[in-house]
Amino acid sequence: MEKGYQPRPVEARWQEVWEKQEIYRSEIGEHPPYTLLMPPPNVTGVLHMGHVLNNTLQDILARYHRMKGYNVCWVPGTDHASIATEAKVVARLRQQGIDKWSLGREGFLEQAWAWTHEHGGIIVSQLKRLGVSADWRRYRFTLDPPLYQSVLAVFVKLYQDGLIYRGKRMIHWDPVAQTALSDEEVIYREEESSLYYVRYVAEDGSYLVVATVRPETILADVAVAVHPADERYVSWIGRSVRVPLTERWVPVIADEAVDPSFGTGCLKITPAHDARDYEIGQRHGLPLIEILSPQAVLLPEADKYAGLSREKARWVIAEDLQKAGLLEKVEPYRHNVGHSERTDAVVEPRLSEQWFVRMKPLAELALQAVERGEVQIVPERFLPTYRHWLENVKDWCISRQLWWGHRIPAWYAPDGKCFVALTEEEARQQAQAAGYDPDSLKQDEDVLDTWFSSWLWPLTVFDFFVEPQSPDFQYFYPSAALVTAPEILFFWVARMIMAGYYFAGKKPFSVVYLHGIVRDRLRRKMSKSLGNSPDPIQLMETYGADAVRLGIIMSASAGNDLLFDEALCEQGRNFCNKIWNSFRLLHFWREKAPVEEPSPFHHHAYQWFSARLKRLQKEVSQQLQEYRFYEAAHTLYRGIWEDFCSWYLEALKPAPARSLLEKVEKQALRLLQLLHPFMPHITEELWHEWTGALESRSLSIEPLPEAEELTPAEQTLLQAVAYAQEVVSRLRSLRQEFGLKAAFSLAYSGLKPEDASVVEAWVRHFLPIKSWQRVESPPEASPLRIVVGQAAYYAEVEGDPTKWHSLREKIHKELAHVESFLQQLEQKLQNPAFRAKANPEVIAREEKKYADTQARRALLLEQLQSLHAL
RNA sequence: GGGAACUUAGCUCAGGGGUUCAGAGCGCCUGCCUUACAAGCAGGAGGUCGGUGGUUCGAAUCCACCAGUUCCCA
Repeated sequence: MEKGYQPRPVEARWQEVWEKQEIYRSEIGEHPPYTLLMPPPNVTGVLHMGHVLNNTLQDILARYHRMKGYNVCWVPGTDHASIATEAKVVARLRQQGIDKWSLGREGFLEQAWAWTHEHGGIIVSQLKRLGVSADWRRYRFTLDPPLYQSVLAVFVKLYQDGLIYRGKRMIHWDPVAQTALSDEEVIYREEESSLYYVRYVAEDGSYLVVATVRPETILADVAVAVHPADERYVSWIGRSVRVPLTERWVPVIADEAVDPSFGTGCLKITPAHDARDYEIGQRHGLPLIEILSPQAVLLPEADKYAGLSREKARWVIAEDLQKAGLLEKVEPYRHNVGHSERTDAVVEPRLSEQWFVRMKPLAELALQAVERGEVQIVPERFLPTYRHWLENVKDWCISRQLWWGHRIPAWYAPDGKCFVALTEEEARQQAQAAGYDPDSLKQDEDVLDTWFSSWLWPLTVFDFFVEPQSPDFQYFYPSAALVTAPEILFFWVARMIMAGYYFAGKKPFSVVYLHGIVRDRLRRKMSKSLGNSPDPIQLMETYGADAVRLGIIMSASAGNDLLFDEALCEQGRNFCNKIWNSFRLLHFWREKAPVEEPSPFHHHAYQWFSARLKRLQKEVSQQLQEYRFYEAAHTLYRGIWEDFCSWYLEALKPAPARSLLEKVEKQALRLLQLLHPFMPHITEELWHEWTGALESRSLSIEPLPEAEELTPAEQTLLQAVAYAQEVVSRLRSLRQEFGLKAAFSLAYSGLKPEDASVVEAWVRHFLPIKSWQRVESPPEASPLRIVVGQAAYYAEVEGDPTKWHSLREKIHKELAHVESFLQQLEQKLQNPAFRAKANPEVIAREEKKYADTQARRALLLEQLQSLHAL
């Protein structure tokens, strides 16, 4: 074996073997299924740290359950990311001087597919590099024909069920991508802006002052509104004012929606360019004046400002208002501005004809599922947010003015009559039946929101809509857990739950595990522009995939954002090396282990570690069951490093007898197995190295038996050894502090005989001890002693007197602690109320503590006295 | 503006009515190239558990308020 662990060749080899042998293929079988659905990354994307975290967590679940005997099916896939991909393709075409529109829909889609094929394999191969145990034969892409057809079928069904409708509504418009967005795709950010105080003058020269952040929309004003109860303006209601910079006169109206405390309490009403104004306009029967184009450029209706961008128009109009003496003042103003999630463009409220999903009835299903506990959200603290969103849900705008995606299966007659059907043929039949000329039909130009396909993912990966009774669906659905980030709780998770119940009548998954967002050390989100996002592939090349996996898990405590630091990968690499070297030691022993009977101490150590291993396994499985990945990794990390390497292997030095070694190796292999879900490559390598198993076998499908219960004797043993180890540590500390190189004699008092033999064994093994004996009272000769628990240990050596002072200090400190503890206990025990009200068990426990602590204090005092006597 | 979460060692976090629970990892300090590992070994220092008040026999732990941080939604 190499002196240091070399991850790269090992990882490459096993990844190839796993794939070639199809170790992770999943087929219907007798074992209970355990299904996971990979949240599909963007097909043309590349791996980032968020993917690493997300997929490592799923891989841990997959591998753990596979070993526990479940029939694990982890379905991988990618999604078409409509708006993001289209934006990229448009940008690439633009570089070549080609305009999307001149290419036409067909030509553009060809380009988009070319781009997809060019980049589509990258993220898949990167995920494989991470060592994920997905069943790649089940790989799905949201635009593959069966999935495409399913999305259309769902659209038609929901339309027929009255849950999809088309209507002219205020929507969020992305002027860069030139498409509508759903509410969820708008990101609000606080920005510095200005509040303009503008005069709206009446015929008699008196005027109202309106405060607005958008003077560029003044030309679309159709009214000024005040609150009906606002005494300042009651007399104005019903009068007319002139829209600044125009000759138009508009009414002053009263509406409850006006906030009298904002600005001057007067609100200008532009129903075509503001959602709230639109509602007010509807209520008062006001006209609509549209002055912004889809590109957010002012239209001819804006008169001399036509052709200006909305940003430019703001400045120009403000200036003109100033010149006209209509601008009273400008105040700095911070407010939230909506941006497009994908293009970051400032979102424009816009009135347009779009398709919507009626959410209320669906939201009810998703809410009930979680309230009833059928679907469990982990960690629970996300539940209030989930509930709040569903209780206040708005209809979902699903049409996008894009080409890359599922084209809406709706056809229009020349008069606008709409026919929704799965195929054009059906639409033509419908048209004909309704008395229309089938040849006059035109299909809707728009595609559906990407999430409108993603929300069906749990169903479409098993072809539910193609074959609702398919055996795969019956067997593998619902999946066990969905692992994702809280960012897409509404976008995706809630809607999948709706779809599962609505279409299949069953939940899509039992548990939603939400992990944090990967941030950098300074808590900043990872981003390309900041350059603070490490390339996971580079990290894996440097440290190894197992190291990166461990690194990211070790920084991810449940549900919290995680602060990623490359040092964590280094820690992972060091851990790999530690494990590797522990097996090197076993290897070394295998070659030279003596054939004799195991020594009593080795035998005792073996029994101790057997118990320790049982407990370790219990803890890890418990933690995984509760989705406490970080804790599980930590438990293993410490169990292997401290207990196995630092105590156990050291205890077995110089070498265990051959017969014992075989048993020790079995324990080591069990450790590998427990660690395998976290670090699959190194564990697979070492397992094969040790068992000599054929390549076609894999540690990942070795059954992991249930953790055995600890016997009372084992529990006692664990306690006794933990105590002995504490004594060893304390004696080591004493030795180091006083520079004791030579062996010394050790006496002790206050130990029960059965504990004494354990302590003696460990102390003798780990420290150079000349003799070990029990004494009734402290030996006069030596002031060097330690108190551990209720026992004292006396080292018979000549200590350096100059150091005694520090020892004294330490004891004082400890004594102070003990004293205050005692005082509290005393208070408690003397309190009649405590005696009357507290649990008898608690009282007994407190009394035992009191007695123990008193014994301890006596020993410390004694030690102090002997020090002072010197 | 509405909702939620968080605040425990220098950093990141566990713990969640009774001190053998004030803990872990990393970082830091000290001593070691001890025959698996310097990607290592051994040891050590560091916190009155955000503040105030309350409930209780008993509060880091429950409640209220305050302060700070963060996220989600409009």
